Amino acid sequence: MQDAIRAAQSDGSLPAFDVPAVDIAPPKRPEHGDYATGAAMALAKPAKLNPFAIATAIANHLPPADFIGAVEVVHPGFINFRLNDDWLRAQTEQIIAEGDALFTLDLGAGKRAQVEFVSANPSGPINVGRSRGGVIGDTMARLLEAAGYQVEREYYFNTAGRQMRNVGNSLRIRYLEALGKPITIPDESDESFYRGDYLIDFARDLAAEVGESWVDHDWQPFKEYAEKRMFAWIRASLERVRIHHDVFFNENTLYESRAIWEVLEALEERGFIYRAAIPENADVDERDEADDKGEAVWFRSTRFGDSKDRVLVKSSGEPTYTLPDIAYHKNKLDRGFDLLINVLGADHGAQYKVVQYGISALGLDASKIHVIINQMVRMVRDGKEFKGSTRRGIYDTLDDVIDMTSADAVRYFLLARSPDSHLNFDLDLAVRQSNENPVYYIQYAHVRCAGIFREAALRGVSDEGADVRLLGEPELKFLRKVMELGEVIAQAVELYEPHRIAFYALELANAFHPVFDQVRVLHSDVPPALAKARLRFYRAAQIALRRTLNLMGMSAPEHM
RNA sequence: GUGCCUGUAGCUCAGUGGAUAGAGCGUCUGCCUACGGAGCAGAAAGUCGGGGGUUCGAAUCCCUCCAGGCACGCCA
Repeated sequence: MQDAIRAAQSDGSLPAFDVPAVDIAPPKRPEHGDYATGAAMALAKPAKLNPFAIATAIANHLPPADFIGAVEVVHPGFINFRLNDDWLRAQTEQIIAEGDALFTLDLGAGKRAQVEFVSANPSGPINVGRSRGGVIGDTMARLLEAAGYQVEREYYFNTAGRQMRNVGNSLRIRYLEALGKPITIPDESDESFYRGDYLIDFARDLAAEVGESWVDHDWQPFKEYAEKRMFAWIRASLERVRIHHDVFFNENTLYESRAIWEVLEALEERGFIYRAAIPENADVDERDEADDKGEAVWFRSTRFGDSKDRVLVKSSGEPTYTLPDIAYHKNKLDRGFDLLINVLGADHGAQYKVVQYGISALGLDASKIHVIINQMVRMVRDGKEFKGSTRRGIYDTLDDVIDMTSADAVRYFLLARSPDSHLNFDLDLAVRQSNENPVYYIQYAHVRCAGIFREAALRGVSDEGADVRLLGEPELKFLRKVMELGEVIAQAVELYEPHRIAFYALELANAFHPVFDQVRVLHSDVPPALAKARLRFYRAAQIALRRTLNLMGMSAPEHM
C-alpha cells in the first residue's frame, strides 16, 4: 500500500505528503472483500483531493502480487481486496507443510521475552482469580513463541514475610492437634491463623512422618514443610491446565545478594531518596503524627507524578515491599530480555506504578516492561456472588473448578475475555452447560476432522497426490479464515491481548462446521479425485484447528 | 475523596475512527437412508449507561454526569 502511494506520488497521480501507516483489515461484510482499507479517506485532507480519486490512484499503482485477486474501489473511498483463489487453494499444501508450526512469525526472531505470571505466595491452594492471570500469562507466552520469540515463564514469590510465618504457626497448632495435644484454635477474629482444611491434612501427614519429634520446634520448620507441600500442590494444579514455569524466583535472593541495598544506593546517588519521619509533601494529619514515628527512607515518586512519596525502608530498618519489587524488575532487565511482560491482578495495579517510577529513577529502560492487568474474577452461584472458602466447602480453588468442569473449559473461560473486563465465573453455568459451551464447539470441529480420517483409512482413501485445484468455494471460505491466524497472533502479541485467539478460535470453528456439512469426502457421489482433494483440505483444516487449540493451551481431541 | 477498570441483544461477552454493530447461550421455525446432530439453515431480539463535543465518519477519541468493581498503610 505504501509503495503504491509513493509510486502514485512519484508519477504525479497524487500530491506530495507524508505516507502514513496504513491499516488493512478484513471488513465486517464479505461483499466488501477479504481485506479492506479506508486509508484514502484519511488521506483526503493532506492530499487535498476527494477520497475516491485517491483510492483509484492507489489501486492503479499497487505492485503486482500473486496473492491478490480482485481490487475494487468503492465510494466514498474504500479499497477492497480479494485473495486470489488459486493462491488460496495452494495454501492447503503450505498449511500442511508448516504443520504444528503454522503461522510462526518472525516478529520476535532472535529476541528473548519473559512472562511473569501467577506469582502467588505458597500460603494456600491457587484460586480461580489467580488462575486467570495464569491462563492469560501462559497463553501470552504461547503466542510470543508463535511470534518467534524465545520465551521464559517465571514465577516470583516470597516466603520470608509474615504471611508465611503465620502459615508456619498455623501448621504448628494443627500438628499439635493431630498428636492430640491440648491446644486452642484461635477464633475467627484472629486473621493470622490460616483456617484451611489443607493444613489439617498437612499436619496429619507430618505427624505420621515425624511423630512427636517436632513438638518443641518453633514455626520455622513448619513453615518450610508447608511451603514445600503448598508449592507441589500449586504446581500440580497449574499443570492440570497445562501451565508450567521455567523459573521460580525467590524474593529472598534479592536480600541475600544485597541487590536491594544496591538499588537503594543507586536511587540515593540520583537524588530520589531522603530520610524523614513524614513525607516532604505531607498533609496536616500526617504532620500531627510526625512525633510518633522514627525516621524512614523515602522515595521521591512524586517526581514522576505519583500522588505521594513512598517509603522504601521503614524506621525499623526493614524494607517495605516496594524496594525488593524495584530490585526484582532491575534484575529482570539485567538478565537481558528484550521484552518483559508482567501479568498482575487489578489489586496490584497501583503497586506496579511505583515500580515503574523506581525503574525510571534508576535510569533504566522501563519501556521494555509491559503489564497486563487483569480485573477480578467474581464467583457467582445461584445468581449471587460468594467468596470462596475451602473450609466451608465453597469452591473457588482451581482444582475444584477443574473437577466440576474440565481443564479445557477452565482455560477457555478464563481466556475468552478481555483482561480489562471483570469476569463473572458462574459456577452453575460452568457445571450445567459444560457440554454446551464454546469449548466443545471448537474441539468438535477437530474431532470431526479426525473422524473423517478414521473413516477414510477404513475405506482405503488417501490424500496422496491430491490436486487442490479441485477445491470449491466453501473450502476457500474456510481457508480465508485460516489465513487470518497470522494477523491474530501478531495483534495479540503487539497489543498484549491474548484473548483475541479465543475469539478467533470460535470464528474458525464457525467457519468449519458449515463446510463439513456441505463438503463430503466419503460419499458415493464424490469422484475419487475430488475425494482426494477434499481429504487434503480436511488435513489442512485439522492442522489449523489443532494449532489454534494449542495456542490456547487446550487439547485437540480425536474423540469426544 | 483520588487513581485505574467496566457499562453493547433476555444472559455472558467480542468489537482496529469506517460501509447495514457481532458471537455463544437462551427463545422460535425448519433439517437425521450421507465421513459423529456436541451439527446445519433461518428468525425474532439493540436509545452501544445518559448528555455534550471533535471528525467527512464515533460503540471506539475528549469533557461531564450516573451506576458497578479494584486500589489508595512505615501491611505483605
